[in-house]
Amino acid sequence: MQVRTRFAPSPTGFLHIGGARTALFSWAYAKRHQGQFILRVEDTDVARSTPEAVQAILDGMHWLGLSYDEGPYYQMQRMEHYKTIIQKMLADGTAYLCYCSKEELDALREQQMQQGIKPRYDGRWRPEVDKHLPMPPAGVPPVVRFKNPDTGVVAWDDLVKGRIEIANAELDDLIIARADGTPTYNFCVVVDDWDMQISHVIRGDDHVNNTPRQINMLKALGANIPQYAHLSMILGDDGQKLSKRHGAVSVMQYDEEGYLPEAVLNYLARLGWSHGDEEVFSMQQFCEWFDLDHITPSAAQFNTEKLNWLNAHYIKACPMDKLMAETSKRLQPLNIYVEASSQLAAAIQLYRERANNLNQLAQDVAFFFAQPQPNSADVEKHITPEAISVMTTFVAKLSHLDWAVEAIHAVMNEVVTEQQIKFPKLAMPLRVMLTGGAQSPSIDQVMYILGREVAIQRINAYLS
RNA sequence: GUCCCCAUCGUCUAGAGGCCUAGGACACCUCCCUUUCACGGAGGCGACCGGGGUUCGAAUCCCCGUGGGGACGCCA
Repeated sequence: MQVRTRFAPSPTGFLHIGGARTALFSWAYAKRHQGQFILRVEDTDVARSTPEAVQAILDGMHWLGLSYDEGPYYQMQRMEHYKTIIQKMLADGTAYLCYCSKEELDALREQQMQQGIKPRYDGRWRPEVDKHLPMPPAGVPPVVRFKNPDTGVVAWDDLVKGRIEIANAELDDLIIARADGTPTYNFCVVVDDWDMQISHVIRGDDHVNNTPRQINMLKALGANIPQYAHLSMILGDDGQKLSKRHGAVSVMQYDEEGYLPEAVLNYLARLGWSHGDEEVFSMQQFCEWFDLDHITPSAAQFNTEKLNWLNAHYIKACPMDKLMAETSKRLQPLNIYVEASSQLAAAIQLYRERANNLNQLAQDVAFFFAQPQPNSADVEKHITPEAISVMTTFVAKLSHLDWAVEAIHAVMNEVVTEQQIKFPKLAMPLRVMLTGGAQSPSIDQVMYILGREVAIQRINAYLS
């Protein structure tokens, strides 16, 4: 059987981390089985869908590298097709017109809630044999409802959660077309999954409750029933549900915040899915391993610390060209404009080991290209009168030095021996003068990359 | 309220009845390395929600609690 999966976001906001994982899993499942991955934009909510959101989703997918084999399809462009099918259902009796007003329905819901029963449409316009229907009120445009079976159960074997059974008595006759004639979500999904021959529906588990209705409609249409896999939700770092108001951010924000897409992808892959003890793996490896059997049915809490760790790993592994481009881009907000160069490469090489974030990496190497703002506490602690004296001796030896790391290191040792001091007594003030702070990689290497002119100049600034 | 789902270290997870004295990873702690900060290396702390069954044997199967979550729209 041909595997065809789809990612079907509604363009009412950016692509967030939960959607990204759903997309990733759907994508990987298709890849794993040499199938097709389809992107479908569910934009039937005209009031809330925006072109900006469509673009944001496309951008997010692109940044993550989740390419699709078909699409993007837009449901709004398929209107006529939906309407045709609704007419057909009206004709064959699997759907009917309902003239209830919103007010009527609200009242019904409220009454049912008070009685402690599940709020649902009571079927007052549902045609039955020997049932006398009220006269359609004049001037009220009807909605179309699906005539859901009222007995028996709907069941499916969820590929993540196992068998789920729902009594049809729990379901009501959902609206498939609004009073203005536009079809609604549950209906469009069914038609599209059918038309697009989706074999596996992988989606968030907030759709579990829609599944029985969709299966019933699929059956009414004589369509094949796809397999379903419902992914549990991702909670925020604080264990709270992610929402627009709380914690949910665009995947693009991870770019802005200095994360490599490889890290985000790898992190997401391990959030709710596992392959034994494997933690770090490429997307190619992921696509070979990915299966639905090893998806956790319970909700997962997002952990930024672990993402940071993965990001550090991918920064270490990142090709220098890309790292230079990323760093130089992230240096610009600091008003530092540098092209790719051997100096930039050397600086990055020194700092990439200790960075877990691209923005941090840029900040770390910034002092190579612009005068650093000295940390006053470090200055006070390390730039002592004794240190000034040591540095005066040291800087004098720099002008004629063969400018190489080994030579610099040798001259440092020389000064340390002559002055009968411990190495840090030289290294620390030097570090502060050169970098502005007390933390850096080996200061001989830093000084080498900084260059003789700049090094001498920065030291002298403290000696005058 | 009704229906549905979920439950292993702080977090992500391994675990398909004996391989479990419950494994790995992040974080945390200690030590080593050391020129400061990191990287790295070696250790350590740390969990099967509770109660009943089933079984020779349960983290694993069943039931009941408890706790969490989701859904109940002319939203998707």
